Amino acid sequence: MATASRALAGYSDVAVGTRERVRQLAREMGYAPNMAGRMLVSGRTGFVGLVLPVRGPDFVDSFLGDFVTGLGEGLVAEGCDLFIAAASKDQTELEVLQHLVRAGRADGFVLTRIADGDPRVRFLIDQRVPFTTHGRMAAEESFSWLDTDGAGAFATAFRLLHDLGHRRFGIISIAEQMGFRRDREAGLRGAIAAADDPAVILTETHAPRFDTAAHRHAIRELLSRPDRPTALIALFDELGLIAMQEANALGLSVPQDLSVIGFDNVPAAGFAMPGLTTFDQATRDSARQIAAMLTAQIRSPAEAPATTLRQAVLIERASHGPAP
Amino acid sequence: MATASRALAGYSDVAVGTRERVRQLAREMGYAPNMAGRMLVSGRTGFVGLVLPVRGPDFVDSFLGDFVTGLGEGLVAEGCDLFIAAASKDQTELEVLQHLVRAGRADGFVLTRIADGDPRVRFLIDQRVPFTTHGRMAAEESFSWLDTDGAGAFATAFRLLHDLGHRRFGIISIAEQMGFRRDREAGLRGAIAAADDPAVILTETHAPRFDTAAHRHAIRELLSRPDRPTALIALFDELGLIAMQEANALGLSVPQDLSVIGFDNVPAAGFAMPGLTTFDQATRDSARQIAAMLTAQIRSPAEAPATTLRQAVLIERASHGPAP
DNA sequence: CGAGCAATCTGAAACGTTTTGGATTGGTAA
DNA sequence: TTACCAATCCAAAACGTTTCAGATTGCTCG
Repeated sequence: MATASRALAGYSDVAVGTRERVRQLAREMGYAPNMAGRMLVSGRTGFVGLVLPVRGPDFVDSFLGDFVTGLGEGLVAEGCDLFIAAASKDQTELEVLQHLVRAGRADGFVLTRIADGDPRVRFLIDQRVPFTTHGRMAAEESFSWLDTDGAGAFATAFRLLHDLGHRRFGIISIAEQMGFRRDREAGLRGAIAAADDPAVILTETHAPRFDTAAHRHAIRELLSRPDRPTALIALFDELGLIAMQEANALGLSVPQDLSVIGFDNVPAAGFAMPGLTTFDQATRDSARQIAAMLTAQIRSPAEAPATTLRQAVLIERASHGPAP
Repeated sequence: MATASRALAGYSDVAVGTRERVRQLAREMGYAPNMAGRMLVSGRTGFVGLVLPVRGPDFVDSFLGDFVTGLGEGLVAEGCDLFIAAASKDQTELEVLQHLVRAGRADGFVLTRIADGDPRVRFLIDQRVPFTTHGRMAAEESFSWLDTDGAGAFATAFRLLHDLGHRRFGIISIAEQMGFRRDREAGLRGAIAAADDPAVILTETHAPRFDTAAHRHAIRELLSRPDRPTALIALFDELGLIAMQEANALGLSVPQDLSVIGFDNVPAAGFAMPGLTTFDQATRDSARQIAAMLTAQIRSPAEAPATTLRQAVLIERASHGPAP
């Protein structure tokens, strides 16, 4: 038994002939090592866990499909599998995570949509469980994360529009203190400051993230002002698409009367009329990289946690143009 | 040890006082039974497996996110977790599945996007592993599936358009023999036959599923004919959205010159201008139900496999209207 | 010729549960 | 007094692997 185990694992202290004989037989018999037995003795599960964010009943997430696909692809290359847990009604994501860690169900975790001071990060650091997050936190000790440079993207968006003559800007944002919000807004403000143009005005709307009606209302109000912005930057595509619809409803045409730029490059951005100019963050590829970062960490826990900042790429479609 | 195990499991042959004492202590210590140990002895993993369909590098799947979310929600209610495996470059989905079954990594599987004669179904039936599919197969022995009534939906679409005076129809379809294609096309043909109207003409295009350029070409060709259809029914929303773009490029306005109806109700359908009339199949809720069907099967393998046919609901937006 | 070594193999322990088949205790009926 | 029973509790086996610490063999060297 021991020899067979070592033969399959490729150890060097088993003769070549024996190894081949064992492997051949294993193939013939369709043998695959039982997961549970292996887990028990090795302490490794071969799983990486992802706790699904809890969400409203009809919130559609174009992000998750790509992300899961990328993770799966990245992990299979490392011989891991992905394991997904949802939080039930009366559980927070933190509670689910705690249970999973205690039950030893995964070797490491992927965290998405983290907010500043996210308790999940604290918990995993304390437990010394490997993890990698998608997104950063403000002023926190070091851990492994991958993020898209939202600040850079929004700065780019501002410069693009400013060069086209726009001076009155609006940002459609959310009320929640998410890391990506802070990042992108800071990028925009930094770029405005750097332009050093006293004519530039920035108006903001901040409706609750998943409250579409509130966003519509805020946008409509914004676009109805006499000094309405000529350029709108949306925190993410859905808000930009809503803005285009509201502009349309108010008789404004995009991009002649109003320029709109989004972020994410969801499929709908390409199908909208006009196509929404936005930034692509290559979610699937990011997820693949997160998988690699996490498995590296699982393999050698001593190493300093790696971090990655990726550039989003501008997708120029037809929703922006010269200031009216 | 034995008593503690039985106390936590709620067996009756442990005194009430003891049980409470054990449970209290377990809570205090943050004890959660180790998965591997439990798996090994019980033979149950507590996992349900989903093998990700292999896909082209930039194919975006609005379906997967919803589906995974629904599965997760449904499974957590049953005390299961979801486990996702991707196929690597040189593996088929069948091979991945075989490996997972042999390694005993899951108690049951969910299969999506099954084609007629799908070998995965055959394999799982032979191995007597519980599974539930999303979608049906033609003429196959009984197994557990959930499907949306595409035939009914396409019949509804035809009647809707026929009542609006349309006579020249086009269906934008794919080349692959998928179950949903057969189903929806049959529904359309059945409805045409039932209408018994000699004036009705149906033209078809069948480009490879993921070849967007080919679809565009076929649609453009179809819409350039002198006797072009006045109503287009797309096998799924992406094709409908592409059709609207092509119509626009040819100077046809939707819905005045051309009506378009899709299927799936992807987010982009709502953001398109005009909004795409389509059918919603409540993917997330379907996935929840699949989770319930599968766990029921895992619990009592002897029962006859359950099947569910769900009705898609028509979402009337602005892409259809009276025949020109 | 014995010691030492390399190459190869193997028995047994260990991992953390659940389950099985008693063991123990105290009480009750014959 | 003995036998039996119900209510509890517990020791040990079992699950399928990996790893540790030898064991065995055949060879080389002094």
